[in-house]
Amino acid sequence: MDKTHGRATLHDVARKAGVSIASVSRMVNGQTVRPSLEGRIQDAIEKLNYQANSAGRALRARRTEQICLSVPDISNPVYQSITKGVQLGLEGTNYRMMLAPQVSSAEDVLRQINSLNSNYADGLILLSLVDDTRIKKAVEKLDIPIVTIGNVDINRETDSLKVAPNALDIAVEYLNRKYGSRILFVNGPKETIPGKIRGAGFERAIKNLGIEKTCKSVESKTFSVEGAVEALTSLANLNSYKSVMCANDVIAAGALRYFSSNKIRVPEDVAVMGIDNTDLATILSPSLTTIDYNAIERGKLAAKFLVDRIQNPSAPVKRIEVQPRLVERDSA
Amino acid sequence: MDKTHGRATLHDVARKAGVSIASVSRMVNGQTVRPSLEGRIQDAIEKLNYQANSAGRALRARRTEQICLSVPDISNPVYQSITKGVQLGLEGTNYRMMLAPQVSSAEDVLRQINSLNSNYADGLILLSLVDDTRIKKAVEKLDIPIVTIGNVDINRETDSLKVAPNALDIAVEYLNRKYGSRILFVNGPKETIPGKIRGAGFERAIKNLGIEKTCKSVESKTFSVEGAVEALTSLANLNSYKSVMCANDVIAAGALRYFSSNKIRVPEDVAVMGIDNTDLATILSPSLTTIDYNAIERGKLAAKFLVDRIQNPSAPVKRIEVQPRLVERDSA
DNA sequence: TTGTACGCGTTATCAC
DNA sequence: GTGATAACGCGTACAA
Repeated sequence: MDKTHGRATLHDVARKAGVSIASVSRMVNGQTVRPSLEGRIQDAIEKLNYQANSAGRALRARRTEQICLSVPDISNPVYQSITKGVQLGLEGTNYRMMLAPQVSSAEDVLRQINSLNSNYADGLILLSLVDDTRIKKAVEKLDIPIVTIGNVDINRETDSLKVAPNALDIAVEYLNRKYGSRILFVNGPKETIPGKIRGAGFERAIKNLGIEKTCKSVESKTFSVEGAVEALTSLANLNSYKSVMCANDVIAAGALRYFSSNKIRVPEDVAVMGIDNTDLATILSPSLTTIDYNAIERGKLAAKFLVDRIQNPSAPVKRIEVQPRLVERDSA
Repeated sequence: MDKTHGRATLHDVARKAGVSIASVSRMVNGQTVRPSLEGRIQDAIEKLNYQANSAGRALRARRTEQICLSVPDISNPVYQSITKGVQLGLEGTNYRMMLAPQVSSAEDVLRQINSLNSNYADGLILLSLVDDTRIKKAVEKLDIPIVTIGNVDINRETDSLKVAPNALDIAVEYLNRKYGSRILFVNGPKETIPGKIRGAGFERAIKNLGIEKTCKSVESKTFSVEGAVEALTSLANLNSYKSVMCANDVIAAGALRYFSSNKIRVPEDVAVMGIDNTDLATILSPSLTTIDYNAIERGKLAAKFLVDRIQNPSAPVKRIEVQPRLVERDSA
């Protein structure tokens, strides 16, 4: 390092190599430089251990090479998978990932989105549990590209990865065929987007099969093991159901836990099924029959879509609908 | 917005409020401004929806207000807890969190650390599985503060959160007392730092109790469910052990899965114990007896230490040793 | 207390 | 193809 204060800059490299900063910059950014200079510059860069300062670059180029990922709750394995997918999708690009703080209330999400107006990220991958007009408005005003995952509807031409709505048709058809028409659905909170969508999916599925009368929905207060246990505990005639369909794998884990501690055998006495096919599915005993939405792949795609969009803002909007896939294991 | 291109700047606000940019800047940064100006500036800020551009601020102030968290594998629930803890620790500060890409090889970690030389983060929270001199060298040369979590030893005065080495003493003493001296230890890969430490901890613990002859260690190739299952499968006289001590909860989950699919009852036939007290511990059936190292709290503390260090580089170095705590549940 | 002016490190334009 | 130079948006030293 040349200077006493901090790291080497373009100027330091240029001075050492005896060229102008413009040439060094070009070299660093992969433009053509006369071969005779190339070696000297390369030398200087290595000697000084030069690395472009990201603030300087971001200020000038209006590009931070960062994207922001906002997930509701990193405790839920499906969001871990998506996070991992995003990381994988960013591999080979020079984009870094900011993980937005976990927030629950609409106000927090709002503040988070608005903070992006300070331009610390070039794009946003948004998964929101809450459905709030203020959030939609804020998102629409954001002047960076957005990719939404899940059924987040905003009035803006946005690349999106939705999940096809027929997961519960597949699941209910399977359970009905294998265990009969007494199916209990344990939903998550109905005020969340997945709660709404999956709740409606279940109602539609049992109506299509004409088995509304023998089925029932209960609601877990949260998408958590404890919530599910509580919901099942407070249920009167639980033992009359032959199968329990859960709104996600975490709730299914709660169901398994409840049945295990009440000496009820799965799937002999009651079958249990989840949604998401998270890591939990193979960790639990019995292993979980579930519906796969390929979370890692969705994360990967979201990252790729976002980077593409940043680099080519006028490309046609991509809307992918991910197809659900039944994964049969031991619990149902 | 005043300008056609992008967002409002200090200049726009200053012009609208009829003051100098210096006054606006001071106002934004919480310095005193004449009350008569205050209102006008505040007005202009709101009207233009001004938010300081982070690149400009970072370049000038030599401070990005970002920290970087490097964890080996977000699939492991203990790292999720730490991640969550870091997020919580950052609450109320204005620091954002970068989540470094998941890397396994020493080369990847090295590149990751070196990339911090481009100054996109003000500090680093480092958890590394691998123990490599090049990594240590790179970390030591880094000119931003570092907080290490776990037994990462670097030759640099660094705030650190280690875990006290007596977890395995507690665990082995407990298992020996409750289930006798036939204890099997399922370690993770010995070339990892936790593998080394926990392996040595087990050896020391059984030696202290004088039960080396009746105990045994096996190694899982990875810290994963599958690795543990494989390690147990290839073991000859597994049924002669009365308890299985696992190097972490994920390996314990693998043990439970192995025993469950082989109709071996836990804890009646064999007791199983983990380390970390992750979310898994209460999700699994039977619920997992384990050693708690308070991962969330460690994450929180690491974040706080790092922010403190950034703001006060010359403060005395903090080295915390977290005490293990036995959490008794159903598996042992 | 306020305003002017400089420079943080980079990219990009423009003459050469 | 190269080099001088002008921004990018901000914080702050300095002068008023």
